Amino acid sequence: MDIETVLIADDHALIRNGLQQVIEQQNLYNIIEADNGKDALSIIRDKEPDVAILDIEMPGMTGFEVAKKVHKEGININIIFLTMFKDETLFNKAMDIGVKGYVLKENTVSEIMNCLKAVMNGKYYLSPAISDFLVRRNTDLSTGATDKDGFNQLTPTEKEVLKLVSEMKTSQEIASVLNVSIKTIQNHRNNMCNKLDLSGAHALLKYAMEHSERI
Amino acid sequence: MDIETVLIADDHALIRNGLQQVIEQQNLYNIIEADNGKDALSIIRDKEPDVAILDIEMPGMTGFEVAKKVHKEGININIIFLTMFKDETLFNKAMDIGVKGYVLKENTVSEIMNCLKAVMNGKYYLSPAISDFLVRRNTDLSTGATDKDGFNQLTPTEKEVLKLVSEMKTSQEIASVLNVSIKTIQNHRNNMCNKLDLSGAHALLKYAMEHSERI
DNA sequence: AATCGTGTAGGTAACAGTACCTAGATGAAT
DNA sequence: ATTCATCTAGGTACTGTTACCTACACGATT
Repeated sequence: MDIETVLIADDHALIRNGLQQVIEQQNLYNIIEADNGKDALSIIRDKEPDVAILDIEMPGMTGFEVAKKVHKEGININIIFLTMFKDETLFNKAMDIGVKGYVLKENTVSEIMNCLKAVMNGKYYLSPAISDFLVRRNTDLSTGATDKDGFNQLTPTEKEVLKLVSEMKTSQEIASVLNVSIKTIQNHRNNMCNKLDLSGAHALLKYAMEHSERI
Repeated sequence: MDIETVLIADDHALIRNGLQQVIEQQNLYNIIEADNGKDALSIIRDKEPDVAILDIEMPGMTGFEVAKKVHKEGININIIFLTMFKDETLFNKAMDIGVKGYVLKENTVSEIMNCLKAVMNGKYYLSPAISDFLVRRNTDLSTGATDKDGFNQLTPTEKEVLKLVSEMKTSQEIASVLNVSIKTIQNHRNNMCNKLDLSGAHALLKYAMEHSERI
């Protein structure tokens, strides 16, 4: 049997290092690393590894975008998503583009090895935390309870604005940083207030600072 | 020389594993791990490790909260923050509570070892990516020159108002709490801005939150 | 082809905070 | 007793945020 090649793409050296150590112990895999989405895509095109472990949250090109392009180009590769967040929408989209594994970074290392082995054997592997989460979401939806976590309703741009709000920047300052009109920022703020069901003078700022670790 | 003890607190097993591997290679350190903030705090209180590497983003009790408690209790320990985000406000607060190292997860593993060694030798170590924050902070302090002095210039009533300001209360709300006119509160805010040499939209609120532990 | 989500931008009104004034009451210190 | 700091309160102008709108462009989905 040939030695399989695994691509590890993550912008955090610590994660790459941890994964590499664990996978190499098996002496079953050849490892390539990438610290951003663009390099990962190039490597997948050129070297055609058997498996790609992609971090979703990478600057520039996300792991999700890489997977989408790979899927469109019809490249035959098993993709495992590695992510910090339990995002249902993202998970569903991942399934749509043929992602085989979906593991949360909070999971144990052995679970990631299990995922790798399962995917190598042509199976799907999902973090138990994901399935729990999905079940919970589904029951929430069936009981009619609406989104408890409005934070996930925010669009990427809105999160970007929220981050700058949490740094106490004024709308004018944020507009300058992002090179858009102050009206655009004011609209983003207002839309976020509606999504998060906030009202009052500095409710959004308060929310932004209370959730700053997630932004 | 004794073998130093290092606590690694991170909710992601992958990160803990990666760090542990790298640090153990040196054969210089004894390692304890924790996967949440509460356990980390207990371990720091009971086993008094020499260094604690704390992930800021942990569920339940964040690394930041752990550090704040440790600082308040006067426990003698070197703290290194490990975080994903370049947040200036958080960084400034970290410096205020005596954190010795501040490393981004996007940095290389060797840099984390450099940080550990530097902190062991009583030095500070900051990720190059956040050094510009430090520069800004120093210039702020040198040009401001009234940071600590200005705070002591505040009268008791002003401090009381500042405390309520730091809780994001509006002038109207503060006026209601203290049973005075909103104009009085507005004057207090304005007088404080003058004493502290603050200007701008939310300068006082920013100041109040950054110094909330002193109020 | 039509729809939808998203980002963009503008208008208007109301409310909150900042900036800079004046000024009376009170109590402590010289 | 007079000065002084402090707390109190009001006026006015300006800036910033919230709360409503409308509207267009663009890409993705259907």
